[in-house]
Amino acid sequence: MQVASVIVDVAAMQTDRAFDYTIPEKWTGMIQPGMRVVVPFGPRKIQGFVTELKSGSNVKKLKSLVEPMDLVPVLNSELLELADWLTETTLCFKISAYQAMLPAAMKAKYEKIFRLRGEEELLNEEIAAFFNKRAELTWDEAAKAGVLSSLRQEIKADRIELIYKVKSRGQKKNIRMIGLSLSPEELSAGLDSLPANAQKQKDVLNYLARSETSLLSAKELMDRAGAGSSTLKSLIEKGFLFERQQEMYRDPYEDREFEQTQPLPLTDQQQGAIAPVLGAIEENRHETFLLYGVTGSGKTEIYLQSIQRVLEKDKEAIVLVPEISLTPQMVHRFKGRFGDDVAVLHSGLSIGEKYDEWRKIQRKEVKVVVGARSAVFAPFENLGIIIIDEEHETSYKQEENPRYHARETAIKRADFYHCPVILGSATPSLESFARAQKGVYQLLTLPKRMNNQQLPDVEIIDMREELRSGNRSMFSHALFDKLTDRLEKGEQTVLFLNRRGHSSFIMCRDCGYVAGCPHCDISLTYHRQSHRMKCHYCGFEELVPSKCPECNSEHIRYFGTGTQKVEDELGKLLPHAKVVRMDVDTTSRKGAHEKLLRQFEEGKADILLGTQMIAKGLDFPNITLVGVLSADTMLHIPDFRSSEKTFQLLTQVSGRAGRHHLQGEVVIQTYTPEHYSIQLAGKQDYDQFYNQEMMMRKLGNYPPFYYLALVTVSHEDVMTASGVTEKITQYIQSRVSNQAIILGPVASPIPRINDRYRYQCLIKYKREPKLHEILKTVMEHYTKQQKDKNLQVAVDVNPFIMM
DNA sequence: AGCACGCCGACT
DNA sequence: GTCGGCGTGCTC
Repeated sequence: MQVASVIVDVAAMQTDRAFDYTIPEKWTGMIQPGMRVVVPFGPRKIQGFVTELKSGSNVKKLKSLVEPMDLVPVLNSELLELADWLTETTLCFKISAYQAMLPAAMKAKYEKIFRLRGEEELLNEEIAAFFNKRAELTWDEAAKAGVLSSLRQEIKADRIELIYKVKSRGQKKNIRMIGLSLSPEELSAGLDSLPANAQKQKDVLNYLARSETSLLSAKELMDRAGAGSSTLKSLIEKGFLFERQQEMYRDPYEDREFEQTQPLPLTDQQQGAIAPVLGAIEENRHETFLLYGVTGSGKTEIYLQSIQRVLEKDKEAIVLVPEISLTPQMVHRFKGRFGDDVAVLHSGLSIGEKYDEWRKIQRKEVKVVVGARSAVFAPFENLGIIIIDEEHETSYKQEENPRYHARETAIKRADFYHCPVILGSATPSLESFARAQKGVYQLLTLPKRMNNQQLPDVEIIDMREELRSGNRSMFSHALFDKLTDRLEKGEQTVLFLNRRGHSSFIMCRDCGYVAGCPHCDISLTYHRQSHRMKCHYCGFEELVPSKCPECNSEHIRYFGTGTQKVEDELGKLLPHAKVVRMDVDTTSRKGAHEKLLRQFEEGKADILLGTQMIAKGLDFPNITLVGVLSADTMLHIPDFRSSEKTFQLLTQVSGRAGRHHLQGEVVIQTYTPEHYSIQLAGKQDYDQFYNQEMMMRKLGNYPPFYYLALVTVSHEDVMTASGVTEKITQYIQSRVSNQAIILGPVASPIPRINDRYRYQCLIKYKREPKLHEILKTVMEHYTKQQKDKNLQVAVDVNPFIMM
């Protein structure tokens, strides 16, 4: 008797283990590890993943699995193993790991249906009327009508049964194909048999007779032969044509042409950098390279040519980019070089589109994947290289379970396939650079820009001085002068501001009252479109008060500046300048991002104003000025990485200027010009910044000198939250070595979200082999004896967001 | 997680 | 006496 071990689709501590099922005879040999199956679980039916086949089980009474959901495994043995590793390192449930590795379309949907068993005359009248001659009724319908309890009785009396259905979320898309079912000889007879007035039908037959393809889509046929669907229908009824459903891919780049590009000759410095990578590819050797190249130094060409070599060896490549919809230029470069061999996976695609791209990978119809974080799980089986562009980006860390980091995951996979990883950045994360210094990664450097173009001149403006000299606007004199100068010359400017919306918060000028969220300890954000105050954490919103709720004063002031406000201001100051604004609000619609960029590229705008998303990948020759309106916004968030983030962002943004023939200039406005991350970003001196920041990290016992683990406890009651955190802290304290540093219990940086109080405990450690086990025990303890359902305990190993 | 089972208070 | 509230414990 064959038995399948199954991980069921229930994300809970108690069900986070394999359950055994017998395999019905008709499925033996067909069911394999890595397949999704439908299994009975308690009274219901749910989805599960087969992890192992066995010849028996320790469990006495086994149920048998219902049916497979796949013809071939969706997870191969490597990915199953990777899931084990993810589970261990991030302390997540196995099912969460599996789900993270697959497109959302494969997540199960459940449906409950009441079905009549026999004759409905036996039912009570109310129910009979409700079924109204139908044999089935959904649970939701019944719940809405409030007949659940009567239905329960009918179930007890065996007159109705409750059926649990498991469905996949995404569907394959089918297309209707039409073909000619007549041979050439039969055709003329067929044409003659048609009535004289059936001209359209004749047109269709004639078109198909002349056409070279024997099968084409109904839509295309109708277009080309100028016929309607009724024409086709009658021809099919007459047996002249046949129709067939054919599976098709939704192609998000369908109507886009990609110009074929050829490898560019490499400069000496590129040559030097790529050689070790090619060596590793040649020798099938796993090695991690940190490609540290200043902005505009030609990293992408190195990626492209490394991939080229990998493809020549008939292997596959994964390219991770921070968020691809944000860099359409990147997609262009890969599709341009590798054409149809490229699949693209990013958050802008629909569930169905992602599913289709995933299937192309699984069926080996593509060899290169370009995508955001989750593309690291692309189901290739012969990987030749993994490339992570902008490796310092924090979006590579997933902030929900499984809390994995794409960089570590990539290295793990590459190790399995004995292939290299390239981490590319102009401003490497301290962790990576430190590893390169230690020789864990091999450092490759591109210190010069292509064509030896100078890095832009950077001017740092002290906005306190501006204020003192009476300039209360958001533009310093220097920036404004340069801006008008570029407008006159017809050159383009990029203005960067790290905050969307209008103003960040409102304050009463008389009493200092700041509008805060009643459910969270955070100030509300003003949104001009709706003229409302919104909480970005719990969704609370209210109208902007006209009077101060505390002191009744009418002197309400809007503080902070968002992109919207800057746009308004530009309209007033430079009414002739054409401005393109790019932030989450203007790019949420599909394709909007590309459209705005194209406008700017084609010179239809003078100024590109935007948030973070314009910091990366923009490469337009006519940009000669970059203005950073407020460099400090990131600096003051309570996070040990705030200096690093500030430095990286400023350097990236500055890199947008003067990438081609025109020399670029950068103006950075700040209230803290003396801060080293701003000073050194101004000088574009990464090495100096690295040294300085490493010193700070060493002093603060932060990464890369220490690893971190963060335990966050939340509860409606402050005392419970702090009390539990206290206990957890003590427990951990007593079990780790005295090398570990434990901070806590303390209130989280945001002490309350959604009426729940939040406390945390931060563990800094160098080597604690038992720590994962300890943390697991903590989680188990507080989820099992869940007397208090409201208590939440979350663990983040290597946290990036400390809130 | 969901669902059943089981034990207590408020109704036809 | 029954309906339904939610505390408890299990799911191969």
